[in-house]
Amino acid sequence: MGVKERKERDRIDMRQLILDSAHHLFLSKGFDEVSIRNIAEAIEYSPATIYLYFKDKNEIFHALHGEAFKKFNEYMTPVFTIKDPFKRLVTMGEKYIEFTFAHPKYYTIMFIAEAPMLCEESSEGWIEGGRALEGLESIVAECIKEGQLRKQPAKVLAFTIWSYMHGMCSLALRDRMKHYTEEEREHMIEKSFKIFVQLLKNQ
Amino acid sequence: MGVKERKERDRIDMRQLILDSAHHLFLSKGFDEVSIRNIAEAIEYSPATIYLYFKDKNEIFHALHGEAFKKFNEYMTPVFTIKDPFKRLVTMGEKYIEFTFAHPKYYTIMFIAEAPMLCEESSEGWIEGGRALEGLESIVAECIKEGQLRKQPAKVLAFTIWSYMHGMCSLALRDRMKHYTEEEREHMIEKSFKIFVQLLKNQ
Amino acid sequence: MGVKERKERDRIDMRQLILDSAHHLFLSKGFDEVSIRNIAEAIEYSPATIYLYFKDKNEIFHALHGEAFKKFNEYMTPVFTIKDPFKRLVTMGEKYIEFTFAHPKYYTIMFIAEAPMLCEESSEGWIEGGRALEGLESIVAECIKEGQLRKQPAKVLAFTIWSYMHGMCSLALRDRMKHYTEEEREHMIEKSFKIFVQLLKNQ
Amino acid sequence: MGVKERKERDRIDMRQLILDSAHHLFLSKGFDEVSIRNIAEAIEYSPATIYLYFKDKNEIFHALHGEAFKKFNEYMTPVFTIKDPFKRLVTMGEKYIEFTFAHPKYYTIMFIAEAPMLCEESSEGWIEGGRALEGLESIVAECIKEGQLRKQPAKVLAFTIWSYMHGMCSLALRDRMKHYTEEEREHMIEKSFKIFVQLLKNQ
DNA sequence: CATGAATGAGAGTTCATTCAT
DNA sequence: GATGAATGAACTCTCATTCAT
Repeated sequence: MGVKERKERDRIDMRQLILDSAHHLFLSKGFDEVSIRNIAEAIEYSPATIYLYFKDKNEIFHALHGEAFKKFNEYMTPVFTIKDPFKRLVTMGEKYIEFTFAHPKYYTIMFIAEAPMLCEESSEGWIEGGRALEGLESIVAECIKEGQLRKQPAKVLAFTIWSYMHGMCSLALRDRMKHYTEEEREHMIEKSFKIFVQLLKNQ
Repeated sequence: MGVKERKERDRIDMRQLILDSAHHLFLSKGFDEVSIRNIAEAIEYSPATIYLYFKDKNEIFHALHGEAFKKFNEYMTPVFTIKDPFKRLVTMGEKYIEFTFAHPKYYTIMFIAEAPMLCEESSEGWIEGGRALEGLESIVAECIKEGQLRKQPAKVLAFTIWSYMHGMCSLALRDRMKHYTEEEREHMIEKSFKIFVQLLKNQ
Repeated sequence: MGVKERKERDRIDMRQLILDSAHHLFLSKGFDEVSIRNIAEAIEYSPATIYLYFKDKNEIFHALHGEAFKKFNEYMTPVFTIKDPFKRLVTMGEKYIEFTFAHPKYYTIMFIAEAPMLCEESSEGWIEGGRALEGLESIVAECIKEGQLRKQPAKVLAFTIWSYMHGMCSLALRDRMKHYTEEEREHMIEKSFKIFVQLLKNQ
Repeated sequence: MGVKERKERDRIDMRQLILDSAHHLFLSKGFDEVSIRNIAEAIEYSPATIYLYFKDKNEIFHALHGEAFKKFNEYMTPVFTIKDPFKRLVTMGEKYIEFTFAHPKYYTIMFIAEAPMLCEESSEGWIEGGRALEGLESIVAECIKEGQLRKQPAKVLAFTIWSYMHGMCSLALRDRMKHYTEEEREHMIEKSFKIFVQLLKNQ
């Protein structure tokens, strides 16, 4: 039985090795530029070996997609212990930004990458993604209930907040902030975030 | 001199022909899926001919990038005749959404596409892009001056607004709204936009 | 000794399992399209296991070749009980056609498949094949002896008959009868067979 | 205009070079064993170059198929000048055998090779093939009309004759005559052919 | 000005086979 | 006896690009 378990562990390790390599390659290369061959070379295995662990290229991306959302949700977990709902909301925003820049390629695959391959709605990634969104919606609902946000449809407001967060983060990741001087850029995001929080609070 | 001018005109026509073809192909195919060969076939010239008008594939994208922003700015021009600055701001937002879904491929190249090729900061696209942003900033500044928006740094607020707009639009374009039912999705964007306008107004 | 025997029996069972799987796969797929992997998957063993029972892919084909001829000979056995030699000959022809379309993949491996692998003349298949041919030759000889066929070298006439039978069957199997309308095709073979029998009889 | 013509000639030459190489490779290798790479190597061009002259692998086979039938029909042309229809028929048979062994790989592609790719019924090959068959049918019909063959459906008899010819030739090509001693094999075909001609004549 | 011809590089994928366990 | 893991070699095909003409 020990043997079976070890083998299973080895298998998981290998899958992880491949995924890590793939993720690592995204950091330096673009998205479609990462090839099975690249991945294989990086881990010093033959291309054929990859296919022992993943059915095809898409499955690797699926796996990364799932992994990314899982990591994201883990990242957010501690936030939910915060009592005050508005504070929870704000902290979640801060964490969101933090995550984006700590794991830019995960973020990319989660929210930016074109998703032809990610069509199966039942995949792990989409489920975890749905969970994340529901988390946000519940916080917003609570804020409204407690009078910390004006009364309005929670779902729509949550989407509005998400849109803002995603817009800001993806503009930065996709290098669309060149119009600002380096100095401006430095603090633009945190300043904007403060303003957005004020927007929510002041109504 | 007449000859020189005609030649120059011909040259520009040909460039435009290529760009139109390239843009047209983006509409049906994805982004990296468009090849020089495709473009050449579509206009019934040889691939080699493309290289007489564009240094390489990147230059085509550069040109498209510039074209997209030009079209975007044209789209926005009428907005600037609106007297009331806040109304101008809101209308600009509506136009932004309109443009996004009228020209998704232009929008993609402007704000979403990975920008390894778009590095030269002096390109037409970036300049036109800068102009668009400055337009927004000036409107925001005017709103603040006229007391229609709370006093706060115009540049940061403009970025905040842009972030929201872009976030919403790009989530839709990149198919990240699957968590909503079709019914919800239908009106989510306009509802959210209304809420966001309220957010700005109510402070 | 009992153990040894059982082991030998097991071994034969396993070989048969593999062969059945391989044959079954031929039915749905083409010839070269059957891979060791396919076979292994079908019987839910690992590819490596196949190599414990067969030296290589060729050996599997050899075995199938033998099996096919064995089946063929079994198919023909009852024919030999027919008293009248000419009637025996005709029935054999009918059975030949029947076998061809009942077991097209067997027929293919017996008479059509390229035979680079089938070079060892001592293989089971060739021996069984030889037996089948001798059977035909003996019938022809008897027909001649009994005056039901004109006097002529039996071996050559047997080959002539086999050639006709094989030509007709293989043209059909290899889809070379497209020039005929579906309606014509339907009955072409039986009509031709009747004519051929008449050819033999009428001399 | 001369340039255009030369270019066109060059193009045809290159296509022919590729086809010759492909055909040549069939002589040594099997059928599916011939790869685009092989062909390219043989003519010392890059694999990509092949694709400038043929859409894909299938198109090469199509072309060979057409070429084979064209050659076949050319081979048969002189036969049709023979006055006596039965003599014409017999000579056609002799020529058929001659062609088979002069161009075994052409024969293979015409009548033996599996034809998944050769499905388009309007291809040059099938048309030329149809012509060949009609030629045979018309000769048979004439023989019947002139009383040199017994009265019977010409189409069916033609198919019967073709079947015999093809069966004999393909058994030889596919190496299924191993049961005969080398000595026997030597003359088997001509002896059989004589017998078959007698069969036809004697009715 | 335009292009036909050519190619090196590389894509994803599959295969028969080996070998340590 | 059985296999999981691994691989080298091969496949078809596409691409951006160059260059002589």
